[in-house]
Amino acid sequence: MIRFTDDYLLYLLAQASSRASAAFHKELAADGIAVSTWRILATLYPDSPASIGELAESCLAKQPTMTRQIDRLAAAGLVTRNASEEDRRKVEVRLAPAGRLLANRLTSMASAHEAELLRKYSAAEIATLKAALNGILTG
Amino acid sequence: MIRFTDDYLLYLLAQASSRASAAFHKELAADGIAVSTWRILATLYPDSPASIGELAESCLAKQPTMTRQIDRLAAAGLVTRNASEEDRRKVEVRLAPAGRLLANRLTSMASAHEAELLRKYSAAEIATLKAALNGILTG
DNA sequence: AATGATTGCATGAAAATTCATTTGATGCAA
DNA sequence: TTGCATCAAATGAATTTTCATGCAATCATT
Repeated sequence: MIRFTDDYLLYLLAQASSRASAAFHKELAADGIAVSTWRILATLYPDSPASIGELAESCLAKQPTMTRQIDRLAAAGLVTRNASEEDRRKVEVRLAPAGRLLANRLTSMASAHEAELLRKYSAAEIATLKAALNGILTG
Repeated sequence: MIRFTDDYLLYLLAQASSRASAAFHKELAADGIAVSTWRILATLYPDSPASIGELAESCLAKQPTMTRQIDRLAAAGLVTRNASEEDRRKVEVRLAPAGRLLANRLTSMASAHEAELLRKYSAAEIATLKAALNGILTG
């Protein structure tokens, strides 16, 4: 049966992204960690502060969603939130020690999972894929 | 500033997927069409019935979410929902005439958007990208 | 065919996300 | 400076999604 989506690149991209992440997301769930939490920690790790807006874009969420997620992570002691020096409209979010510790563990797991996923491909294939994806991002 | 995500393939994939779709999703929003609605119609178009579970997987949603989305689309007259002949646990969802008409228009828009997006790439590059993504899906 | 396990979908309650709007800080032009 | 537009984040209300669970149909084993 012919489906429109069979040959639609954006569908392919979304499916590939979802399925490639599925196994790791399951590991996170087993650890009681939400995907949104993982994305925030990964964005800030190892020591890159970011504003609410930057985090929202990096984590594929809307700004009000991110405000509330940071509420939760700050309450849990995983991140700190301070007014930016240069522009006091902005909030500077950073990893707190507990957050950095957790992020360190999760990024190790993520790297292991990524290595496993990529084992089937040659370095050249991976480079080609990354270049193409980067082209989409910058193009 | 070094970020973990800078060299993490799954992050790259998720970002590429999101950004590549952003422009088209904006067109949908201007038309008052939810992305979830679009995904369902695209999956069923032109004439491929699917079960609730199949739709959930195809549209990257959980099963209870899909049940409720189909509730809405059926109420809006865009799809029909009937018990499957072969297995009466399953629900067979099909495009209703109004849904097929809408899907026809939206898939045209999607194809135009895709063509625009791919104009910068050679056929060989596109083939390589699709092959890599398909490799992720099947591998 | 009867029993027990599994599968597919529906649903109530809870949680997360988003929209629309507000508040406060900056930048800019007159 | 004053006034006005813009920008970043917060927030109330509404929507959407999800979890946990229930129910009915099917399958597998005997």
